Amino acid sequence: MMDIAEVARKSGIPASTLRYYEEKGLIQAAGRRGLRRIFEPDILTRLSLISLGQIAGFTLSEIAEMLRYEDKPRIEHRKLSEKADQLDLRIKELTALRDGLRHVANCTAPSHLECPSFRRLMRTALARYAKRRRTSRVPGRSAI
Amino acid sequence: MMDIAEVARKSGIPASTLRYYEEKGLIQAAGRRGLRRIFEPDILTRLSLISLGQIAGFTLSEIAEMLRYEDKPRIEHRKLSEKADQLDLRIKELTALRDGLRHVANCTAPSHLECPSFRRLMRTALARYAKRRRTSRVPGRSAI
DNA sequence: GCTTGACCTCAAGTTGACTTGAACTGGCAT
DNA sequence: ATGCCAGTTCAAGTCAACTTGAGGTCAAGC
Repeated sequence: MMDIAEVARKSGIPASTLRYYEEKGLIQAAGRRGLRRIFEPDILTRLSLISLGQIAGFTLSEIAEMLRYEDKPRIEHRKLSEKADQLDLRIKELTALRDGLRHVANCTAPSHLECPSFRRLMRTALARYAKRRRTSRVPGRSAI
Repeated sequence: MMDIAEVARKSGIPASTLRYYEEKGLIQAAGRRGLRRIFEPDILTRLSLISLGQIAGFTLSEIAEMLRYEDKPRIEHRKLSEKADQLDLRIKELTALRDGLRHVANCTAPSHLECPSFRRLMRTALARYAKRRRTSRVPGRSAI
């Protein structure tokens, strides 16, 4: 059994965030000692899952749904596959972008605007961005 | 010469955003006809550059600095290289993550928590996340 | 028994990138 | 000359994921 400070220390997640996660239903304290929350050790596994979900690009509420306490905390395979596919697309985009940036960084053309490969990159960028916008881009979730 | 609606249509960027960009110093109208802004055609190139910068993960103020109207609108090569390196790292992370997700999606172990490769992925995730947090994670910029 | 200080609650603030709404203007077609 | 309506301004709202601050509680050490 751990108090919030110990969980914070072991997980690297601030106590304020842990309280926030509890409020959002992402985690639960095993109980209270007076006012103070006490946590079981397996909270750390759950926090790992949450971090993993975040890195994978799920929102906290998606994660909360996946990790509901009521049902089995089983993760839906279809959703994971879907997210893997999205990641794959994103990786391809980022790879193209990285190559483009490197090219521009080393390109000695008088102006990038005249460099054909830069122009191509730019066109792609704009197209992608416009599309993303049309498909209702989630605010607060940036490109990188 | 185009009015704001035409720029919006051609660029895919809403008029409200264009006004916002102007307020932030990212773009300038060539002039006004009455109250109405009029834009030169090369605004579209500039908007492409802005979109490109956003996709690369620069903030609007970083982009504004890179595209200042006063100096030559030349982009600093060092910054681009830096960003390309960051992208490279990010790509490697996402690739690992994608593979992990795919594995879990297809893994038939009774619980992912017992799957060694999943546990390894989780450990990595938590470590990365904790580190990101320590190095003062920028709010509003998510992982994906 | 009293202080200390880690924990608590709840409301409000932060960040970046926009969007929305109300109230206003003015060029162009009738 | 008049009225439409796309354009304007400016303040305020939105979103996600937290953080911060003020004021309160209580277990443990002296």
